[in-house]
Amino acid sequence: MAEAEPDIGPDTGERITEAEHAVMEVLWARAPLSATAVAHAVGRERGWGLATVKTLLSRLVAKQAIATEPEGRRFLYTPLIARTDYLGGESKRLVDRLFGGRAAPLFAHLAEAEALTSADIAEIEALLKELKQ
Amino acid sequence: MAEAEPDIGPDTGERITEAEHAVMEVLWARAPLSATAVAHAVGRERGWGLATVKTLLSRLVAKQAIATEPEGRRFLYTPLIARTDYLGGESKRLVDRLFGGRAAPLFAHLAEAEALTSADIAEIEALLKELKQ
DNA sequence: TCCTCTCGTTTACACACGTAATCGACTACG
DNA sequence: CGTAGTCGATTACGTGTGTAAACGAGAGGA
Repeated sequence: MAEAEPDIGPDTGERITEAEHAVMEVLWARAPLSATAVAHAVGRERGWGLATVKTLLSRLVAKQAIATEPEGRRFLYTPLIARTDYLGGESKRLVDRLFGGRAAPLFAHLAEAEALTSADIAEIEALLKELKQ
Repeated sequence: MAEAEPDIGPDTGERITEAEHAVMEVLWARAPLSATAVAHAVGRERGWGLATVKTLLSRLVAKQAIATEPEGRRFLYTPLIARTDYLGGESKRLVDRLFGGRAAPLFAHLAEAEALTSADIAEIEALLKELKQ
């Protein structure tokens, strides 16, 4: 296990699941939204009902991943955690779990799985150049 | 939902969970092993009892991730899926799910999360050079 | 004012997962 | 030959997750 903070941790809350992540993406894309608006957006992609999306929103609120702000009679939902932080965290988790924290093997496996486009390669080259400075 | 192959797929079976992955790692490292042997190895790292490891082995057999071969009175377990395939698949899943299939953003986030050592960078550079040929 | 619609909250439920005890068959020592 | 140990299989159980219905309070039209 080794889940970093076992006790008090007022900051991040718990991990975001895959279904919750779909909701987060909508919120990251179009800032504060009502539950219905989120449901429309996510429901279209994933085929979820309004009730399902509401549940996911509640769970995200409980996990302190999003905040509610009253707007008239209903609430608007806004992300509390940055997309960058989430993506970086998840990426690091994968690298730690599967590759012992080393990014190079990950990269090698992506290459082997043909998950690298030439555009990717060019971009990564550019990033490397920056990192080396 | 959206599990790549909805119909026939005699090959891979279902997804391997995190706990099961720990068992797989032991099997990948030291080819055919008895349940007890696996339990010793994994139990040491994760603090699991013999019963727990046996359950995981059974589930892996059900998922056709490992095969059993009778050795005298007990069974020896051997991986059916290659470590490379698993790692590549999981990596691709993450890239698809979080980065729309593009590896470059993943790389950028790893860099930002300071998950890249200079050794990683050097290795990746070497890989890039190979890929470009 | 009353009914209906709409929100957010509460409760539900099946299945996956982590973790494990129990069971039935078989072996091997005494 | 019986009894204890070992092995794989079966069953168990709490929690997380995906998916959703039911409920209760407030808003707005009739």
